[in-house]
This record gives sequence, structure tokens and C-alpha cells, in this order.
Amino acid sequence: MLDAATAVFSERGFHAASMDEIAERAGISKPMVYLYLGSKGELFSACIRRAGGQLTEAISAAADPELPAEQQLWAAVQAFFHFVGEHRDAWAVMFRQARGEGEFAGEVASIRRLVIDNVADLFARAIRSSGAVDPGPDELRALAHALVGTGESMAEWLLDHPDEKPETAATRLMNVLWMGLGSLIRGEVWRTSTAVPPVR
Amino acid sequence: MLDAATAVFSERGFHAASMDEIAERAGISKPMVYLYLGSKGELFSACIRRAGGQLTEAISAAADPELPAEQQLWAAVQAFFHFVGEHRDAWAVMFRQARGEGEFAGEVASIRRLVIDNVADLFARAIRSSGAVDPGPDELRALAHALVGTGESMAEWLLDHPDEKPETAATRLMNVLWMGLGSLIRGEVWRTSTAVPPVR
Amino acid sequence: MLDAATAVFSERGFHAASMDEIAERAGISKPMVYLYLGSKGELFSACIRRAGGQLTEAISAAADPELPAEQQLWAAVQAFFHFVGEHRDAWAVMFRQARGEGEFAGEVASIRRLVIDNVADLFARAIRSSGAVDPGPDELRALAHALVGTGESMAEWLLDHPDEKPETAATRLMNVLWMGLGSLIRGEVWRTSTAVPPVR
Amino acid sequence: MLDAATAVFSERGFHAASMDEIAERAGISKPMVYLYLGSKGELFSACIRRAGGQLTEAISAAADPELPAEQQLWAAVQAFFHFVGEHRDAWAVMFRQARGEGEFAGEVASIRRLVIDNVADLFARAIRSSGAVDPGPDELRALAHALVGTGESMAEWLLDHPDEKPETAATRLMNVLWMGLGSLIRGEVWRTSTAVPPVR
DNA sequence: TATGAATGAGCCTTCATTCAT
DNA sequence: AATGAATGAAGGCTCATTCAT
Repeated sequence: MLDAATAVFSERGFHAASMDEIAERAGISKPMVYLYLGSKGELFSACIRRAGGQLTEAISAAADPELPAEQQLWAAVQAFFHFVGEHRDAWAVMFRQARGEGEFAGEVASIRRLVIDNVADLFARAIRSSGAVDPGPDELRALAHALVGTGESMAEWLLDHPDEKPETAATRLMNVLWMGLGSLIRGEVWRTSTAVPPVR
Repeated sequence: MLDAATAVFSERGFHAASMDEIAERAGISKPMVYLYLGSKGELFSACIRRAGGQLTEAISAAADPELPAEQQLWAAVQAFFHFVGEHRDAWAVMFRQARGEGEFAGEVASIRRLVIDNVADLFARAIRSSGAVDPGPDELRALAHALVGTGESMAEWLLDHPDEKPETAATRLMNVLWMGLGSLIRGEVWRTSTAVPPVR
Repeated sequence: MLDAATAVFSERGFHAASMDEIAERAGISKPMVYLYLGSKGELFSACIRRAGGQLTEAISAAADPELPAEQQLWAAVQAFFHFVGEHRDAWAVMFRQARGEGEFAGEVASIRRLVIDNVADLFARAIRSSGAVDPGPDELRALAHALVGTGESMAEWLLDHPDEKPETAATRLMNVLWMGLGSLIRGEVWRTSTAVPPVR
Repeated sequence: MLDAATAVFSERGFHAASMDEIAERAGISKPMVYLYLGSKGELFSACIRRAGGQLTEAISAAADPELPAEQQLWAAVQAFFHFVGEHRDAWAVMFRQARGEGEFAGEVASIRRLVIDNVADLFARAIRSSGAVDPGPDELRALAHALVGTGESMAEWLLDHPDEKPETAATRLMNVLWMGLGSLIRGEVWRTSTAVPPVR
């Protein structure tokens, strides 16, 4: 039933989705939907929470905490893109529809925060193990936020380019961000006057 | 009138916004709204297009085509964050609300494409002028897409942290992405086994 | 089961009462209610009829037909107020809820008619035994109707004043109506110009 | 519009009445009903309040405060029965339908209280002017309550007997109650053992 | 030009009622 | 005998849209 709801919400958005269509697509009658989920809002919320759970589950299941931080990040990024490719509806509900609905934006935000915190943690461990200068937790969270945003954006790109494999997207994300992070760690801060360093 | 509509759409979303409220906030009567804009959909569309025009306008006005590509990008990124900070409503309509509304997603997509193309072009010029190996237009567009997505994500961050100055966000974006790009250009491709290079 | 139904109907009214609540409060499942009583209407009707039966039963059980008419009336009136006090639900269903429901008003009306007829009969016997002029059956029924209406009204008063004892209400009813009846019997008809007779 | 609503509510009761039918019978569309009255509950409430206003208006307009209390009561009683005869719907809404609806019973109760207080006041003045012993305000209110209840009951009788003229009902009410009151005033209290006084 | 007034259509929600077990 | 599960139908309410002025 949540599948049907997720599908309809992802296509139409919260307001444009009708309980009639959801019930019909779920193959049950409307009163059943209300019996089990309570109301349209609770149904939407349930979709969001389930999607969020699946996503965080998928990500954390992928990363073996014994591995080095970089490997964990790589696994997480891969898991993320796989999830998006295989749960397009859930993804769309969370990041395309729920974000704009003030009443539910908070639920998505908290899921996002979870992911961001994990990423920031990986950043911190990577930096610590590399002996580099720690930029501090706030800056790390900002960077993690950036990585997550980049990932989301590339997820959309992935959905628009069905031929592209998740690994490609994952690699590209690592390329851009991890390398950028690496540069930062090495102290190569960008400044207004800084030009792209010439190729050696 | 578009101001009022943009304000209401940004707060409530397309469906939850009521023509009554828009007309009232615009200080005119509802039939006038219909006379000038035709329908709710066209009104929303007009808001999107105006916002898109303002955004692209702001970005391209900021970048002097005579400057080196990097400086242009820096100016564009700054202009972008300034725009978001000063036109919160327009931004929210475009990137929070319109994205989920299938019927209007295309309009946002084409605005986005415009920006991405410009960024990709700047990338290409930067690489060309640095003499590095050109990764090809597709890859560049993918990278530009990533930068734009990161920018969008940091725009949200900016809106959630009113104390942060647009310059800070702009600098961070350059730091992460341009440095990452720089690494890439230098041929430092990330691979599964690659660890963050140790600090020199 | 009728107890539960009566309780719910008395609290909520016919339409606002839900079969779910009735079944739940009866401690059985809804299909059982339908099996035994058929439908919501029949259930309501059964409640009314049972309440009516209890009421007429209580009244007629109280009045020993051997006693003089006045004593019988006194006993009946007392029984009535006792009944109302002890079967608030049943009373409320009959006289607060069922009256407005066109479909069931008839059932209440016939119960009422029964009571009124009895009262009219007592009136007739009292008059006959006192040797006064009989005002005729129609007039007597109208008077009986008045007494019953007064009783109903005082029943509500009783329910709203839990400290008042049923006897007080009964005494008051006798005071007002029987005395008035007595005056009438004595030929003291009220006329437009009639003032309250001065105290002797 | 309130006329239509009153008509439908009086026939069907609050819950069974549908806004569709009310709108249709009012000759307007449903949204208009909501525009002007807000909601079904407010509409019902408005009907009750209007009916109550009309009733109390009619009653107080009929009684010239300069007249003796008895004449005032007579005028009020007549006005009451006329009102009921000419505003059957309004009457039915107030005293048949609204009474059972917990949410609105209070509004009817306060109208009733108004009438009862007026009646009690007339009683008090009549007694005072006759020099009889004042039974005290509580007792008077109880008696007024009884009179009003009797009036209500006879109003129903009137509605069921379209051939009867309001004056007949009014006269009967005065006969029964005023005479009873007269007896009381004269100190003729009914007691368990009291028999109807023999005709002189 | 500008608007107050009006509406058709649709959606969320609930409830009496019934299967299938 | 008893019930958990299911539904058709209907009602309150709102909204985009349009006349009539």
C-alpha cells in the first residue's frame, strides 16, 4: 500500500495526489487506506519515513565501519546512487515533493541531517588519520552538506540519463568532491586571485 | 502582481496557494489576475520564468566576458548566492516548489540547463587556457551539473543560516569544486584504491 | 446490547451515534449487532420500544386500580419521575432524540398517547366520582396532554438539578395541575377579564 | 437562505440535513451558503438564534408592560401560540431538533431561560399585587419552568391539530396553569391525602 | 477597467452495511 | 455462533474559474 502511495505521490505531489488514485492503484478501497494509515498527511509522512529509513539503511549497511573512512565513503556513495536508481519513487517523494511541503519538510530535513552527520564524521576521521589540520566541525558539516547536495543533484542527473550506471555517478562524485577535499586538506585554499594551478 | 504570486507560491507551494490569497496580497481583485495572466498554471509559469530570467540575468551580468574563466566563475558564483539571498521567494518557487510539479519541472530544467551550459563553457575555457587535457564536453557538462547542484544545496544552507554571508558560501563552493576540478585537470583521478594523498 | 445502544443514542443522537461505538460498548462485534437487530433504524426503534415499555410498565405497576383516581395519579406521577431519574438514557432517547427523527417520532407518539389516555381516564374517573360536570373526552385528553407535557418538562428540570428529589417534582406537578384541574372542575373557568381571585 | 435552512433542518434534523439540499432549496449554490454562514454548525446555530430572537421578540412585543401581570401573561401566551402556528419550522428546529444535539442544546437552553425568567417575573408581580404569600424565587422559577413546558407540549398538540385555533390552546393553558397557580397562592397546597375538593 | 458575487467540480473523510472465514 | 476485513455511497468543505455590473 505504501508502494502505491509512494508511486502516486512521486508522480503528482502531495496535494495533486488523490486518495482515490492511491487506493485504486493499491488495489484496495479508500476506507482501507484510512483504516491503516489514518489520513492523507499521515500517509505521506509514512511514505517519507519509510523512504528515509530505506535510504539510511542502505547507506549504513554498505559501509563497513572497520574500513578506512575513504572506503566507507565510497561504499556509501555507491549505495546512495544504487538506492536512487532502484527506488526512484521513494527518492522523488523525499527530495522532489516533500521538500516543498512546509508541513513535511522537517521530516526530510531530519533524514538529511542524519546523512550529513555521517558524512561529516567520515570526513573528520579521514582528516584525522591523514594527520592534516582539522578545519573544525562546523566547516566539516558545511562540506558534508555540500557533498550531499552534490550527490542529490547528480542523483537527478542519473534519473534523467537512464543509460548511465550508478558507478559512473559515484565515481564522478568522488572525483570532484574527494579531490577537492584532498586539496583543502593539503592547505590549498582557493582565493580570489588564485588561478587553476598549471599542469605540472 | 508577480511579486505577490511569487511570495504566496513560495510559502505554500503551487497547489496549496490559493488565487484568493494571491489576489488579496497583490491588492487587486481576482478577475484581474485572470485577465492578465490567464490561469493559475500560467501565473505559476510566469513566476518561474521571471525568476529564471532574473537569475540568469544576474549571473551573466556579473561575469565580464573579458576576464579569465576562473574570475568569471567566481563572479558568477557570487552573483548566484547574492541572488538567492535577496530573492528568497523567487528561489524557493523555482527550486523548492516548481521541481516537484511535473507540469512545470520542464521550465525549471531549461533554466538550469542554461546555467549549466554556461558553467560548462567556463570550465572548457579554463581547461583550454591551462593547457590541460580536455575531458570532453559530456564530462564537462556532468561536472558543471555537479557544481550547479552543489551551489543549489549550499543556497539552501545559506537560507537556513541567515548569519552566513553569501561570500562565505561562494568561497566554500570554489574551494571544494574548483579545487576538485583542478585536481582532475591535473590528472589526479580518484580510483577505488586511492587514498587521500598524505600531507606533504 | 440494547443497554449499550441506548447509552450511545442518548449521548449522541441517532445520526451521530455510530454502530462501531455501539458494538464496542456492547462488547460484541458489529456483525452481531446486525444479526440480532437488523439495521441501525431497527436498533433505534428497539431502544425506543423497550424504553417505552419500561416506562408504561413502571407507571401502570405503580397505580393500584382499586385506589381512588387521585391516589392513582399521584402514584403514577411519582413512578414517572422515578423512572426518569433512574433511566436517564432511556428517557433521553425517547424524548430528546427520537422526537426529532421524523422516521421514529411516530413510535414515541404512540407511547405518549398510551400514557395520555391513561391520565385522561384517571381524570374522567376523578370527575365522575366527584360529581362535577364532565368537560367531555376531547377536553380531558387535551388536559391530560398538558399534564404529560408538564411532566416531561419537569423531568428535564429534574435531570438538570440532580439535588432535587423526584418527590419534590412530583409534588410540584400535582400542585400546579391537579389544583388547576380542581378549579376547572369547580367551574372556575379563566377568561380574558378574569383576575386572580383575591385571597380570602 | 435561513428560511431554507430552517425548513430543511426542521424536517430532517441537524445531521440528516444535507448542505446540498439546503442550498438547492435556497435556490443558491453550496459555496454561497458557506460564504455567508461559514459552516453547517454555524448555519444551524444561526437558525436557532434567529428563531429564538423571533420568538422572544414576538412574546415581549405582545405584552404591554403597563398592563397587569395577568394580562401580560395572557398576551404572551397568545403570542407564543401564534408564533408556533406561524413559524412551525423555526419552532421545530428549536424545540425538536436542537434540543437533542448536545453541541447546540445550550443555545436553546439560554433562549428558554430567557422566557422562563420573564414568566417567573410575571408570576412574582401577580403575587405581589395580590397580596398573597410569595413562595420565593426558586419556587417561582420552577413553576415558570412548568408553565413553559406545558406551553411547549401544547404547542406540539397545536401542530398536530391544525383545526384548533391558537386561542383555544392559549385559553386552555391559562385555565390549567393560572388556576392552579391561583389555588397555590390561596394556600391550597396539594398533599398526598388531599382529595379533589368537592364541588360546592 | 475593475469587481462583487456566484458556481461546477472535486477531494478528504466517514459510516452503515456485508463478506469470507 | 462470531468476527476481522472490506466497501459503496454520501456529505462537508474548498477552489479555480467566470458572469453581470
